[in-house]
Amino acid sequence: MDPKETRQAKRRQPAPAATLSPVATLRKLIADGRFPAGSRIGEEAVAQALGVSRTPVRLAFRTLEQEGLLQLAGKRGYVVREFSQADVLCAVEVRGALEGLAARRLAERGLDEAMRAVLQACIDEGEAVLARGHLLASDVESWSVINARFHGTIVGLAGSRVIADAIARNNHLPFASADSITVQADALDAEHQKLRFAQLQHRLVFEALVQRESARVEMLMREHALIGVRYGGLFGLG
Amino acid sequence: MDPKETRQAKRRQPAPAATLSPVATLRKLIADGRFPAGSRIGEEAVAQALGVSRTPVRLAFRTLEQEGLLQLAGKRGYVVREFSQADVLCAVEVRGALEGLAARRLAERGLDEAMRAVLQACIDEGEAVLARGHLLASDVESWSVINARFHGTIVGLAGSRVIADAIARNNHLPFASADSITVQADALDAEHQKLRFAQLQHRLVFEALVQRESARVEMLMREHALIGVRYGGLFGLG
DNA sequence: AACTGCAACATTGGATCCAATCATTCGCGT
DNA sequence: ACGCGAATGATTGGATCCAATGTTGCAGTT
Repeated sequence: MDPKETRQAKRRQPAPAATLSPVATLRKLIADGRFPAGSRIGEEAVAQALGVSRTPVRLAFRTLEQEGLLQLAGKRGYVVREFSQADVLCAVEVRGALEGLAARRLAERGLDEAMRAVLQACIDEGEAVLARGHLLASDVESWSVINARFHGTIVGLAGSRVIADAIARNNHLPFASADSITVQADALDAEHQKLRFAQLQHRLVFEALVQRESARVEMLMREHALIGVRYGGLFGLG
Repeated sequence: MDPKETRQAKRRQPAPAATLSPVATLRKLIADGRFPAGSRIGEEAVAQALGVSRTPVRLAFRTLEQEGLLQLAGKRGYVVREFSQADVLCAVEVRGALEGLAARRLAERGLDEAMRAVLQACIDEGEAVLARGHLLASDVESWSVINARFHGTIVGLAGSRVIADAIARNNHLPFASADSITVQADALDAEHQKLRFAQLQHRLVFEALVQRESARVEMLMREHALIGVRYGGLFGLG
């Protein structure tokens, strides 16, 4: 047998759907509990799970270490970082602080007509989703997309890659991003109340931006970040 | 010749002093302008510069990409990120926002005797350095170390790895960390005035922490972050 | 029975090789 | 002469191999 054929034969099979980046795939596997928090995570095990060799896994580990999902344990590889309830709250507060900073900068620079239109569209679409008076599961998804666009637009319009990157890095923590409102599917009524409140906060933020009330919009944004972690009791949630 | 010997012979020479991590070395090379901002940076070139193979360089690129020093250009490798004056200011504002958050949390939790002692030591040592009435170059270095300890202590005592990590990531931008006060060696007198003001701000922060004035300490901390970038004109600097 | 030293093993880090892809350039046709 | 296409070169991404190091298990001794 030719050595080259041997080499070919030893090639790994391509994974069924290898279209996703190893980093994203591994993030998903961790989020799904396939690699539980607090446990060691080995290169070979992940490589087999992803159907690739160790090299891309090591690169992915580097990225995930920087993102904070993995932390290196001595010289003996990585462990999956575990997050307490307090960590979740801190990550949300960090997001509030950074998005507040972005909103303040935007207010100080002022919004032109196009900027106002984009944000107004987010608010109108959000209003439309919530207008029925009750929620469907698909409505929650729709509102989440609109919400993400509202937040992302403000951060983008603030015009600072440094701030945007800092927010993006914080959002890599799965529970920290603005679109993780942790919906409980069995309490759509309470969720509806919460989203109505969020929608109201969006309106206030928008008006403060337009009026260039920079200090106020910063505080509104910081408070708004907390809606997912501190407002539950008001609406009969967890 | 034995194939193994051939392989051995082709081994790269170990770099003169390879004790430093590739990431740190590359960071330093970039900071020194060895790889200028805005230019493409190739794996092979860096590998030769560091005296290692491409594999650790690729790992280092991953880390530096997450840190924001490199950004990938299309699918064709990385370019060294360039930072404008506005970026520097934003990075400092981000640090102020995050350190302010940390200080507020610490104030709300309260300081025990040991915590107060550590911070008091920083202030006393800082006072000692500045007491002479004029600065030596070595004094600037000493004060920088004390300053870093003061800031690091507050962040550490805030007790949140999420916040500490966010600050650490932001500080990876070379000009953003608290100890980059950008001293101009030819204006030691003006620097002395600035450091005296910084020292005063440290005292105010400390007192506010002890008094558990959380909102005040947050604002003091945010303002204090700006001393390196916005206070220059007050003391006849840049 | 507990402790220590050694050996086998497991796992990570680094180097090299191969494949794929993008850019450039050369050649050919109009 | 100019434009388009193919070939070639450069560069990154992935896979495999080798070295180094830490861990674990076993045996022997006190």
